[in-house]
Amino acid sequence: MEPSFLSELNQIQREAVTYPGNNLLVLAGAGSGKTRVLVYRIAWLLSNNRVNAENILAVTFTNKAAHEMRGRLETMLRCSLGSMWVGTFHGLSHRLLRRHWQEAGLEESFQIIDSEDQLRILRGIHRSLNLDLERWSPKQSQLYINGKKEQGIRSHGIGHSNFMEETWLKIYRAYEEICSRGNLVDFAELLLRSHELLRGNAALRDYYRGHFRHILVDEFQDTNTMQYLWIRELCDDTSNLTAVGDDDQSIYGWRGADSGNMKRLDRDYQNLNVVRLEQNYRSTGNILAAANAVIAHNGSRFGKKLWTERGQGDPLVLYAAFNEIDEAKYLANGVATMAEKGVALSDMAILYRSNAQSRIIEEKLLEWGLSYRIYGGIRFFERTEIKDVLAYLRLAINPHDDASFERVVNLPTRGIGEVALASLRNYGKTHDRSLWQAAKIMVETQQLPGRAAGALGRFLSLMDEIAAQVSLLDLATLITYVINFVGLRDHYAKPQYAEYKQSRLENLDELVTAAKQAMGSMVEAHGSQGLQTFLSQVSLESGERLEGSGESCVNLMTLHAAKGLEFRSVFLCGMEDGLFPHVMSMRERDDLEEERRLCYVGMTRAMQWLHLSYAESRQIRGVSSFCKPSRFLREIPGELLRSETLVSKVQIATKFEEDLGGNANECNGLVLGQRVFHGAFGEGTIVGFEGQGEYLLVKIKFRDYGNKLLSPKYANLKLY
DNA sequence: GCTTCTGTTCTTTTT
DNA sequence: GAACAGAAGC
Repeated sequence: MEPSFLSELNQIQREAVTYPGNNLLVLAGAGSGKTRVLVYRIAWLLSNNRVNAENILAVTFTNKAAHEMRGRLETMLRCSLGSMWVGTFHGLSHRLLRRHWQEAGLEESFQIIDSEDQLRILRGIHRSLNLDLERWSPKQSQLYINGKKEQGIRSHGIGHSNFMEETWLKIYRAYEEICSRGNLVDFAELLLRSHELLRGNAALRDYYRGHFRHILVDEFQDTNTMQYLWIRELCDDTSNLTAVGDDDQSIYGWRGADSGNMKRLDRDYQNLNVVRLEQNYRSTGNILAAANAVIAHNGSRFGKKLWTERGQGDPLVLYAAFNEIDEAKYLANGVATMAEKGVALSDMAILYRSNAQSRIIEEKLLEWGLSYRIYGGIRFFERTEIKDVLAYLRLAINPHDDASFERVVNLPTRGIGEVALASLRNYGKTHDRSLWQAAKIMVETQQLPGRAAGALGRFLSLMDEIAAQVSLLDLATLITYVINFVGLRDHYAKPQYAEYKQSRLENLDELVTAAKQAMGSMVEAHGSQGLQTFLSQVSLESGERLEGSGESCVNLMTLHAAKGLEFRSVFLCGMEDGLFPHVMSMRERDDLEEERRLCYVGMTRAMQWLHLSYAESRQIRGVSSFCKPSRFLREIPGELLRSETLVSKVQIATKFEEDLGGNANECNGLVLGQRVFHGAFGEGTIVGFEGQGEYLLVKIKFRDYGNKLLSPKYANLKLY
């Protein structure tokens, strides 16, 4: 008997969901029900006992996607799927390594470090190798090391090639050493190490291959080389692989993702069946036609054309703003107009290429009294004060963690300065010891000046005391204890941190709350086991990006952050060559194509209305410059676009001035809407003002020369 | 050890 | 324009 939920799918979706063969690639266009197919396929596999939940492995890229998938399945099937492996590549790798730490050559208490910790370690290495900061940046080394790891290459696997590489290799080796001594595992290492574990251990590999009968991967176009190999290790020709992805939405090439992995599947897996989902359920015909037209300019695509049964809908709206301020006003006006039409704020999104664009938009939304929320920014567990506490905890269960040692040894200040630290580092380096060991030895053998030795000694016994408490207290109590015992609360309450005091102290309390919550799902909340679990969880999921405000808000985010989301109304702004496509990506064809895919992603977020805008001049990094409309705009067929006209610009300007109290549409005797004559540009109309006082600029729409921003001091305008 | 000055850089970001 | 890092100054 067929499960009833199959009737909710279209013919092709159903074909993908019930495909009986063993290797399947679903090429799913934007809005074609990609996640739905994945979830339904798992549900189908589980129904009629085709497969047991524990024999399924489902891989996603973000924790959010993993949670959503599990949640949707549990709702659909009305049962708990605790035994099913659903998670991110990193989360699943971590699970494997915790289970098989010994075989993987790790210690049981290994810790996960995030990119910031990694960078700190690298900064230390650069310092100790006396590298010229101008030439060698720790950031670069980080890219190098992670790049190598993502290709599965260890330092000993690299032959000496050139001078540059020679130095990087030295850094890579030093880094590996610090990580292995400190028992630290970075994000790339999680994947690499678990891959090596499986590859080097046939018994283990065969066990997992036999265990995971079905492997399903979401967003396959975002996999990098290591992730591909990781899957390949778990999934040979006798397993069943389902990969879902869209090569047109591959926008993470710059961090190693290779949509070529989709083509590689075709070579590596026999009888790969390719199913294309092209019916779009999200957008109107006009929006799809425009998006299709843009993406058609890319070469080397799998090829896919979205269609819809929905009507054409409204045309796309294009607004040529005078500058970024005018654009922001247009956006605020557009949002307000939509809201008057009855569209909820939360159904609208303003998308931009880079975060720097958001500031001016926020400003105008604020002026117009429109509430908004921004996706992105620092997450809870990435905050300084939180990471400080976590470093104490990490050091308590893993004293050889040099990164954490350096972070907290003098925080709050306890008289352990740069000089004392340098001798510790030096001792550690020459005797191959961790900073903790170096400190112990140097204090005992009195190799340090008295004051420093005393301070260090006190720090060491402080840490010993914390370590002793770990087994006595439960997680939340332990954290409270640490915060107070080491003096972090007093530290952040100091007058020099007055600016952050409130939020920092609140965050410390919030950390305790988070610990209490985590304890709810723990078998044992006391001791190092519970702490271990908490620390790993925190590194792998660094917490919510935004507060769940109950109020309806406009969504502001970068194009990258918008992937996977949809909104009734989308404003895609900053459509200028140099900004989007970004200058950095305009040279290479591959980079430009990725930008175009980003444009495609942005456009296909819109369900009903899509507004595009660009500014004729824009301040970037403090300097104003003229801009050309984005080449992507030219790739949209003209008949799909409607240009917003000057009339509305005046209205916008007027509305804005009215909001300020009505007196701002007159400046220095110049009035909004007034006709003027300029010696060079001829006749024009005043459409707005920027700045004030001696910096006042008048925005004039000239009959023959378009928009100009002029200073009335120098422009010598004649009124008439 | 802490504050202030100066110079430098500047897409996109998850784990 | 602003955020951050390192150097200089107190």
